[in-house]
Amino acid sequence: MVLQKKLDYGFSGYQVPAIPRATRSARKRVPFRKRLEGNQISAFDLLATVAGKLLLDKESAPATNNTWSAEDQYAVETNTVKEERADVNQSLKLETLNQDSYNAEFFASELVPQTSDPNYSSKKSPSLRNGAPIATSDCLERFDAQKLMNGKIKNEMGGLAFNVETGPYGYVCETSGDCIRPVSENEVLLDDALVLDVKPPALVSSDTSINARSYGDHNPLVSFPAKWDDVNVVTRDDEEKSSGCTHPSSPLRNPFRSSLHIGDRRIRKILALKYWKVGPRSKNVRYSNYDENLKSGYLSRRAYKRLRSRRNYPFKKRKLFYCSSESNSDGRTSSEGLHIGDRRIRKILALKYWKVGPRSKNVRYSNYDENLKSGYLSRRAYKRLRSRRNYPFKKRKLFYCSSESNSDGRTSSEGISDSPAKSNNGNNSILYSKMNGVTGESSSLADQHKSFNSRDSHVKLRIKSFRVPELFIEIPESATVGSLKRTVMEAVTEILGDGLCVGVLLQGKKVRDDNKTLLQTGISCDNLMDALGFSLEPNPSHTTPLLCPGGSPLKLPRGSPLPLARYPANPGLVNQVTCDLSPEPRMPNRGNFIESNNDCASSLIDMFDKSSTESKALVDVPAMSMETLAVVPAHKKSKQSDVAQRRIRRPFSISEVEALVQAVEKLGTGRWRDVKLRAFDNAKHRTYVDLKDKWKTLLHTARISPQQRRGKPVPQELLDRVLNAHTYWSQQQQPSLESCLLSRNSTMIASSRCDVDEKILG
DNA sequence: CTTAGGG
DNA sequence: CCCTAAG
Repeated sequence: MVLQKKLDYGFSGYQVPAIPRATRSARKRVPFRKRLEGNQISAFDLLATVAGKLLLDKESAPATNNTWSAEDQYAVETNTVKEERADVNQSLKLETLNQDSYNAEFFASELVPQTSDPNYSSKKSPSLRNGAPIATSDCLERFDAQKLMNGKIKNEMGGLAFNVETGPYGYVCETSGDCIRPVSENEVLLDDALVLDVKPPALVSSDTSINARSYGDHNPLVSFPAKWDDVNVVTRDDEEKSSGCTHPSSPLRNPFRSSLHIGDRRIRKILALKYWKVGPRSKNVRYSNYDENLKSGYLSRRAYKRLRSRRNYPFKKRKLFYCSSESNSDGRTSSEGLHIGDRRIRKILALKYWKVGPRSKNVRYSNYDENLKSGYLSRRAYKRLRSRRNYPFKKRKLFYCSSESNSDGRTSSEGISDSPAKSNNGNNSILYSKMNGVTGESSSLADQHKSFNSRDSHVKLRIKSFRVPELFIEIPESATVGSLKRTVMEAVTEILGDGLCVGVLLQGKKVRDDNKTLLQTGISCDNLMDALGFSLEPNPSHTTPLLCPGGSPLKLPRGSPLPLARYPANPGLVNQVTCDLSPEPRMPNRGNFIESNNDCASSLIDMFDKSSTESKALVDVPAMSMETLAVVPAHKKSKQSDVAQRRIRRPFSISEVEALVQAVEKLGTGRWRDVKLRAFDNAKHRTYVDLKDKWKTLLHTARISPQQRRGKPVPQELLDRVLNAHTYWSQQQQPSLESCLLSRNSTMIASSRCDVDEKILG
């Protein structure tokens, strides 16, 4: 209840890799839906608005009890945990499809694909009746539970994976086949691209009271007039054809319902049509991805190899950050009165921005290690698998990397939904007002471009899902799966709340002037080749300090946004996404991808350097540091051309340099793995290749004149040591080999090395 | 996987 | 920092 009242968000799912479910990365793309109470809208809603996605929660407002019963416990212990027990989901309510008329109605309405025939779903989808899909979901869930139990819930993100269940999205109507089938969230998410049609400002100016100022101020409590028309969710032609779907916006003008039933057939139909469009290929996408990617040119073999070669980059390993030591283990046993707000206090949560590349490098990286960690794949097994060309694991990896390629126009699952059970508080009229976020912003621009022909100058944006910054969660091992889910839910909810605002980037440059028109900014139909980017940034106006253990519980006014941003709001650090700027979504778009903002990077670096204390060079990831998130290119057909995103540049700090120098002095050049292990074992973002490269640059720096040096000056003393060590080891190596060969006396070398060590270390 | 080296 | 050849 509390969750529902206070948070009131719905998430359709995380994007997660398809391999071992329980190892899915916590980094995810979240096509999110959200509904609000009251006539309040957060900056995040603007985000959603910009995305053009009216993300209405169509869930049936599950009774989210925050208590943990013995029954729950038993369910978990026996691995029979059911989704309906958790707060986070309603997906397995399908289980009651046959018995529970409400749910049956609900889901049936979602699933009716192209006909209003009430029996349609049962006719077309006997599986829904016989419970086969249910079993599927259930099995999956059990699998998760099993893994969680087996994995013993370590304090390592890598060993755990979270997923927000897809809820009613668990089924998909294939527009082509007219059949209903269960679908994994992967499929759904792969296909969640949005196609937006943003009308020019002039058209909407008269109808909105929102202006860019509100938006620019990141005011989370902006009220928007509801005007659905301003932003239309559009479908592509092919989809429209296949589905026979008319413009979806009109039937949805009044989605609020006080009844638990979604009675309106039109709405049902639309929901079904809009939600469950899945391309013909998505059914098999899991298995055929590699081949298809190759075939379709999304991923060349070379690119694939390149991806593979990155496994060794360790920055995927994330250090858990504990911002509180208080356990919430008691949360599961406490009885009814436990509020989310209370748990939030106890919740240990750090939010950290994750660098997410266009090809989801992190996911790519993490598969291997996470599999290892969680015991799904031994190193040896992995090697064995890798050696096989056709092993699906590779495909899967590819699959993740190129997930966008699968959304090349076949599907578009908009999150339009009803929120029947929530309408009792009567504030749901806000739902549509989200749409005005965009129009509101544009409205202020309208004055400047009244001459716009609204019809023809629409800019159609297609935004793949936004990525959600990485979350860090600490939870005691004794916590239950259910509480874990809730914790994750809260974390996600937090970060998706008004702790974020939206930034717009064009060709890599932040568009700061909110008053410019799209045309002035360069976002126009004539400028289709340019990549437009959206970014999620911490909302500066919502910088709330970290909750400390023992801190006073937060009391939230009912209906008000949650206090968010448990992370330091660093305006420069953004979570970026790009979207197509193209009237034809299929149009190849090789626009420039937005590099990570330099200012963002530098601020991160500053933070980083400050936090790396001492000369130990064991630079842990700063607890609260955030990383720039990468741009997600939405250019569907240029996948093969754009490579994985570059890692963020992280200049070596002096202490790191010193540690490096010291280690090289000790170990010599050419033993970078040892150097890494010795001095940078805890610096996950420093690979031995990085160290080698740094040594290279250090050497170069030492050789050039101080005037030519750039960047943060390295102490001359260190540079001297670099030179000395280098000259020594370069002399040492060849003569050593020679002497080895000549004298056949390896002990001599060893002793000489010892001498060297002593000499160098002084 | 590591190392070395070019980019 | 990326990429790749080579071992």
